[in-house]
Amino acid sequence: MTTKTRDPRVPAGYDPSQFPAFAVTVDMVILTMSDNRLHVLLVRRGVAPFQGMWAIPGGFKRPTETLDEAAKRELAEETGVDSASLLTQFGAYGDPGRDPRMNVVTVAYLAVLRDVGAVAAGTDASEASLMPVSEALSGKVRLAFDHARIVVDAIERVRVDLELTGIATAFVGPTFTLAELRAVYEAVWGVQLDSANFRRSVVAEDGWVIPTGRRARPGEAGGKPAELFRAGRMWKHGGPIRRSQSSERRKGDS
Amino acid sequence: MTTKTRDPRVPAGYDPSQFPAFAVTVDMVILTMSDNRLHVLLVRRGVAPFQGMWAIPGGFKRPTETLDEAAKRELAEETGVDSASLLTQFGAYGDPGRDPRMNVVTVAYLAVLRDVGAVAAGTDASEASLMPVSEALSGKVRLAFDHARIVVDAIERVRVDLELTGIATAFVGPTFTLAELRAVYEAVWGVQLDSANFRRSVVAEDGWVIPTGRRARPGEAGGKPAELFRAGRMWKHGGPIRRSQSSERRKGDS
DNA sequence: AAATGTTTTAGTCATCACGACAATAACTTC
DNA sequence: GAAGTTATTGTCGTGATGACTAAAACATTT
Repeated sequence: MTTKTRDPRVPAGYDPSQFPAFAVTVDMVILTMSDNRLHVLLVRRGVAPFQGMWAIPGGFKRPTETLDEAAKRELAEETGVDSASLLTQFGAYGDPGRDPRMNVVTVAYLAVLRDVGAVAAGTDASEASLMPVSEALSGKVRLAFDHARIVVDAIERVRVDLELTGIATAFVGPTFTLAELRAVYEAVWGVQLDSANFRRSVVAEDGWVIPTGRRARPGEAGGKPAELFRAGRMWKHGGPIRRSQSSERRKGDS
Repeated sequence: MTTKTRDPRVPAGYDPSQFPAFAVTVDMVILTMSDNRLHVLLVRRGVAPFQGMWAIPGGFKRPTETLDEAAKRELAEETGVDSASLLTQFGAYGDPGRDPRMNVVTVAYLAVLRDVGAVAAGTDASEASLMPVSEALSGKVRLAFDHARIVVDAIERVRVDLELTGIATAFVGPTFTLAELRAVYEAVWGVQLDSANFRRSVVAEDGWVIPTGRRARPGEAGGKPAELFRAGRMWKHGGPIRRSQSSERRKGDS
């Protein structure tokens, strides 16, 4: 912070109107896995500006709460989710024209969810929907405000966090197979990983995943039933899976 | 952003006074290497609150500029440095009590400098000084506002960026020896790296450092004159040096 | 000039992480 | 029971990396 050290204005009681006033909001990029693809939660705006366009959920920060608390409160209000730890602040946006009505600075948060069902019905939003990020960013739909840029930054952030933290297990349920966990990496990074090597790396890291005795039901096409794991205590520094730019062919190559 | 979709208030022209007003500032954590140790630039506050305490430089955002522009402007005003690319936003802070006068949300930036001389004299600050981060954070000095927390977060950020980006060369001059570059890693990570292995890794990565033909003068204690390099085009994804938590003994061990 | 010390630079070696791939196990459906 | 599909185990070769040794190129001292 904050006030320039030179400025010998009113020493004790400032007049806040002397400084440019901003509205401060928190916006959340809520990511989840659905149909083995990365989805983002969007709401349709019911009022001007950008009426009828898709936007990411958010709301105003209150003076009595911290930014993290505001994000947590808004997340609970709009999606009914009460998860504390998976909220990550990743950027602030304050371009002059980003809100045509007034000066607004928004602080953007990234949330990773697993339960898709609980998301659909928000308390406010006139319409809420999960949209694949590839579709949300491919120019076909235009997001309100600068939300397209915010979503892009969130994707980049989750890509890095996937390598550095234990955020991967937040995408899947409390119990999961390694194929489900691998699908998270593949979808977020857009690569294809060898299932055998993936298992080796994940299991080798001590305390990452803990095997429960049970096995999952095979999928549509049959196959050997997969072992069920639950998330262990998270990482120390760097998760078990590293992004490799050279080999390990890109998803889509044949 | 931003306004809740439910709220059918004034559709076209809002009344900004309906929403809590905040002051928005940008604060900069300016890091540099001096005497082979990581230093942070601090200014002494001349006015209340926290009068006489050390703080990181910063200032108010103007409604007509972006956050990045505000940071760049403040950096130029307070230090005379006009470097564009090395400014990284790393966090926003808006705890209710962080400024006793009013509601202030600050956006924190990280700047890495090499030229120590140009920093010392700011245009405003009554007193500016470089302080080792170990000293600034070890409880001996108390920083104003929540600046201690901000500096801690900045250090953590630069630790990660050192592994993921080409920020290392920003600490050293336009031409440098590998020992100087290695000192950056050692100071920021608090480790000790083998000079031979360091050279091998850095040189192996193509385009990272470019050898100029010249050699540096040996230091105080003599020794073989080191080769002078200049920074190449930066990374693709991930720099040449990786942080290892296990081996490669910690600095200070013997 | 020779000896000693210091730092840089080159080279060797062993270990380990990891990608590629083969083979087996355990289910499904037909 | 046969065929298909997925999970899981195992092997192999390569490349990255830490530890270490040695030579090269300077300064200072004797």
